[in-house]
Amino acid sequence: MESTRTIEQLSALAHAGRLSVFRLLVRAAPGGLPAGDIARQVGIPPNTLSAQLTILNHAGLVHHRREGRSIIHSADTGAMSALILYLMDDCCSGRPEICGPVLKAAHDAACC
Amino acid sequence: MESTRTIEQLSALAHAGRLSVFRLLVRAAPGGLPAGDIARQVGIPPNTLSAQLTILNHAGLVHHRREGRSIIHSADTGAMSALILYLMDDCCSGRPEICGPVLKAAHDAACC
DNA sequence: TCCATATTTCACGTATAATTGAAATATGCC
DNA sequence: GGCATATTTCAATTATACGTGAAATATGGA
Repeated sequence: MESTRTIEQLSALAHAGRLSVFRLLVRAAPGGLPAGDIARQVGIPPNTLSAQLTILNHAGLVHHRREGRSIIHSADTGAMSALILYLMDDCCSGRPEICGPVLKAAHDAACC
Repeated sequence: MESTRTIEQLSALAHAGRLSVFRLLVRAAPGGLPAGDIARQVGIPPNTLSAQLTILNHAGLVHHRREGRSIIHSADTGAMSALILYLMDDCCSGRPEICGPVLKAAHDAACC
């Protein structure tokens, strides 16, 4: 049970700016976006954004690669699945009243 | 999209002590546990625990009621479902590669 | 009423996180 | 090489979170 990583990920997402950035990157998955575009779309100064991306990256939720002059940041969708699954497993251990409604709602939604 | 509450909840869970407390209370749901028992089981001093329970309570993840001399704290399983569902909905919008694996793993597990 | 138990609240010190101007680094193009 | 663009790193400040001793509150029982 590596809860350190989980806490790091929850903590990374528990910030209005970073959650916006992450949501944007999920929508842009799997390609990702250059830092400048993210900064412009979310409305954060470049150096502030850089610090926030470092935190998301260190938590394993975002990766980056250089492409020409830009650095492209992209969401790690697998890490996000794993985080959600950890929360569900954690909560489901003997407690189906939590994950039951989640599965039901997910089925009703068109997403899967 | 009430992201303030979501951030508050993620933030409340993004702390080793509080996550332990919450997990304990989920296992003890729906009855809950008196503060003293929680403090003993998690190994936190009573006043520190009280502060952490206040944070979980303010985030809507834990409720409490008085019962005799004790105050019984209990996890709000519905709030936890809603949080997980928000994360999935948020991520699933156009991105089934996140919620797909979650649903699959949840089905394979015995929990639901 | 007085006391013991259960828990919280307060006040304060310390630690960690967030933000940002300025400087540094990396790349591509001329 | 020299310059513009894209982004990060550094250094310093400010804000927020954390933990805890001591005091306060609430309850039940003698």
